Amino acid sequence: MKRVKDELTIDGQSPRAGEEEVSCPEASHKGRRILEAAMEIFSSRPFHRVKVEDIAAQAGVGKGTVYEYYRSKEDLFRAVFDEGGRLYLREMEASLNRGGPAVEKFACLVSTHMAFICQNRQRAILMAAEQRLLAPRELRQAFLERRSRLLSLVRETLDQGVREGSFRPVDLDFASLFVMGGIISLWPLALSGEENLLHNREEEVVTLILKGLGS
Amino acid sequence: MKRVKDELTIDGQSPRAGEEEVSCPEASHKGRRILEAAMEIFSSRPFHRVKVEDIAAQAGVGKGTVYEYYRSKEDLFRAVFDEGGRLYLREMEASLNRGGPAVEKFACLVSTHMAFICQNRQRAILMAAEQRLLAPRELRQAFLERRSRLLSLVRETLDQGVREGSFRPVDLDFASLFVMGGIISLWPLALSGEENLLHNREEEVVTLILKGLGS
Amino acid sequence: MKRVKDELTIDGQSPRAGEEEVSCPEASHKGRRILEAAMEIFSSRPFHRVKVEDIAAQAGVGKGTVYEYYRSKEDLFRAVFDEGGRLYLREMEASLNRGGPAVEKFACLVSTHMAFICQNRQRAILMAAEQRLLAPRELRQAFLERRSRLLSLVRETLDQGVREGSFRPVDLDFASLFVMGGIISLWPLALSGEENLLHNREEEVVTLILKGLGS
Amino acid sequence: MKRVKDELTIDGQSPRAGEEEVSCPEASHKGRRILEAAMEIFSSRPFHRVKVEDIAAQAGVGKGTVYEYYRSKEDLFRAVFDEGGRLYLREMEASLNRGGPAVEKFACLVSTHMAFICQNRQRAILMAAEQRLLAPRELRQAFLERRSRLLSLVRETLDQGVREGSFRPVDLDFASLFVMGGIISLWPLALSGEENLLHNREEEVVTLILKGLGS
DNA sequence: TATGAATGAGATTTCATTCAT
DNA sequence: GATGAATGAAATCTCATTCAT
Repeated sequence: MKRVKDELTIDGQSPRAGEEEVSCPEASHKGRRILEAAMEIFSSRPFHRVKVEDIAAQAGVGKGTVYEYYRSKEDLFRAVFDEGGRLYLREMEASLNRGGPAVEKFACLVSTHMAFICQNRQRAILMAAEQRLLAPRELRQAFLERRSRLLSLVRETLDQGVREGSFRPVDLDFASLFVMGGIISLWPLALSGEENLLHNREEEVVTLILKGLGS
Repeated sequence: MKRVKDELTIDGQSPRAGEEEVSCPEASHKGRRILEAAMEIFSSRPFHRVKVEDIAAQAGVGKGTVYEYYRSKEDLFRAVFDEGGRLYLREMEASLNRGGPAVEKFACLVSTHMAFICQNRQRAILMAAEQRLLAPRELRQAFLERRSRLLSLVRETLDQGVREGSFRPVDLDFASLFVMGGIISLWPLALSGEENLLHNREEEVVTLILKGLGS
Repeated sequence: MKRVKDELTIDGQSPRAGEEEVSCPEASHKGRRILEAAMEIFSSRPFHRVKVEDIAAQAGVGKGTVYEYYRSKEDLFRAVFDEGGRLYLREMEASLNRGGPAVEKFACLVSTHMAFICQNRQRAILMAAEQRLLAPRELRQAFLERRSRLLSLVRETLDQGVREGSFRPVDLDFASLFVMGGIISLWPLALSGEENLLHNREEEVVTLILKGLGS
Repeated sequence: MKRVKDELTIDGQSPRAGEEEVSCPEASHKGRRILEAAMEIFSSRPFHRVKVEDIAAQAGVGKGTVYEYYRSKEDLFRAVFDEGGRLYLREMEASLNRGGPAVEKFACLVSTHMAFICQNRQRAILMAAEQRLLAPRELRQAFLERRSRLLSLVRETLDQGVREGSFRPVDLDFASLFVMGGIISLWPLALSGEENLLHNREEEVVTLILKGLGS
């Protein structure tokens, strides 16, 4: 059995780090190649039109090899989704954990979000469109946990902004939800081919968030 | 057989009688029952885990009957999706087409959106999660057309607001996109079980949209 | 769903008896046809060399149809095996349940056994060779129950014979086991192509059982 | 790796040292270990549920190693079966080839048979249940040859007994078949968990064979 | 028109076998 | 020789769709 551990090693930060990365850049690991192929294929058409065979072909491996690394087609899908979630959360957390005033943090958050969408277009499409498959308990769980971690970071930053006097004293729970939603809402733009509208618009987004539409 | 399931009213949605009967002459007939059953089933699990048989059973008809009304499973799915889109657009348009100042229109838009999400929870879940299946040309087309119709309504209202002096002079293309995105962003809340947060919060949303977070 | 009830109706004695048998001799029922095809195919080669497709072809139905009637390939196998067991037990019980002295009963038992083997050659081959597949609880259970029912019938008959004075006072438990074993031992003859040796030898078998080899 | 499993002695069978080493020079080597592992695994579940990997694991060798010693899975199965047959025949022949009166020989034959069943329980189960796989020409041939060698030994002993006046003048062909069958019939007892009934019952079996049931 | 038994293409998955190391 | 990752042919099984009733 060479199936990867059930909780996919937090990509890149492998246990005995370095070692493997050195001699084999991640692309040469079969499991990695399969994961990447899966991301491409799954983002190109809906789940039920994807054949495991397609993924295997894209990864340049045999059909059976996919099953050496992932228990099932759904399993593989979840691994792709899950990795995307982890990547996204990692970057978003980093942009809020830096010091500085809340306003700057938010600007950074928006930039990070937009950069992620633009640089991981396929992943973004995939994640937006197929959340449904996550039903099975643990992974759905992982998804919700990530979501709530992000949410509380936003909440804390809002709180900080209020204390700093740069934000109005709003209902923290609701506003953090709304802001996060507002930011995430840019996500579907990536789907509809209008992502070019996002380039260099971070400032405008921040302004809209801070000042609103009103004159 | 033909055991007519009378208690089929869907997702708590109060009948708001009349209205629907107009656009759907076959209401309470087989085709309608199938459509409604499809909506329930499709919103309960991902496309590939739904069997046509399940929908037929839920509708209380034979499997073959489904094919009397819809060419294929995907066809049926698109019909559900499409109907949702039409309903949504109709209500959103109505809320903007009423006269009055832009600010009021927006407040109304937000209310309408929230009401739709709350009253058509299953439909909302479905529409948010499974846009991918719309690929086939004409219906994807219909979807994009509806989207762009809505977008230009928002744009016009923004323009009106700027002319009325109640909105800052923003980039209309971008701001309309952002506002629509912001509103639509409340959609996923319905998915994650936090829709209770939406009740009676329209005003807050409008304030956030108009004034932003800044103090 | 048209899958036959889990506990196969004790073949022939169907609930609303007669009715179906009249208009459709059992061979015209799909489920029946599949069962018979399965018997032929399973008796021709070992389980793992049988394709469900072969059985479907032999039955003149589509591959999917087999699965309409039987949950799996193993399930189908068990149904065949089980039916054989029931048929065999029914005939053996009948031959012992008739009245008369024990000696005659035994003669009849041997005849019945031999006739069954000769007339159900394929079934006999099948049942002798593939008992292993019965592992799953309930059916293994059914098998053991049938076996023990037969065993106690034999035991009773032995007891009767001892009481009638025609048998030596033997250890009933052991002797019944041995006699049943001795009779069943003729079974493998059907496998090795020597079943012709069985014709018209009932008397000799009975003599050997009663008198043994000794002079 | 190559973790040598020392406690591999099979099914309670006391080593009876030396003897086996003679005919199996590779004893305690890879080939031998694989053969023994195969016997254990094959006797635990039907052929089609056994994976070559399972056998390799049980033998403590790699999957590929199995193919260094045996051409295929079926080949390995046949080797197990064949070895069982050879062992059995060797012991049965030995018990008849000793001198002495026919009656004694028979007593010995029964004892030997019972001992074999009890001491090689797994092998016995295997051999009884899976004869079907022997189809391929040569080994089926080997099986039939062994069977017929045993049969003629029995036949000769019967003949001897008749000549010595201790047996009735029976049809030698049929009676030898029946007796051999009778003896072999005790085999299935090992399968059904009633093998404890066999302990110390050789004499009773011989009596039943010689005197029959009759008073 | 309505049905659901029947179908078989095609999906997922398994596993005997190979072969580079 | 020994290994086990990789393979893909072939198996089981599913289910959208058809069509005779």
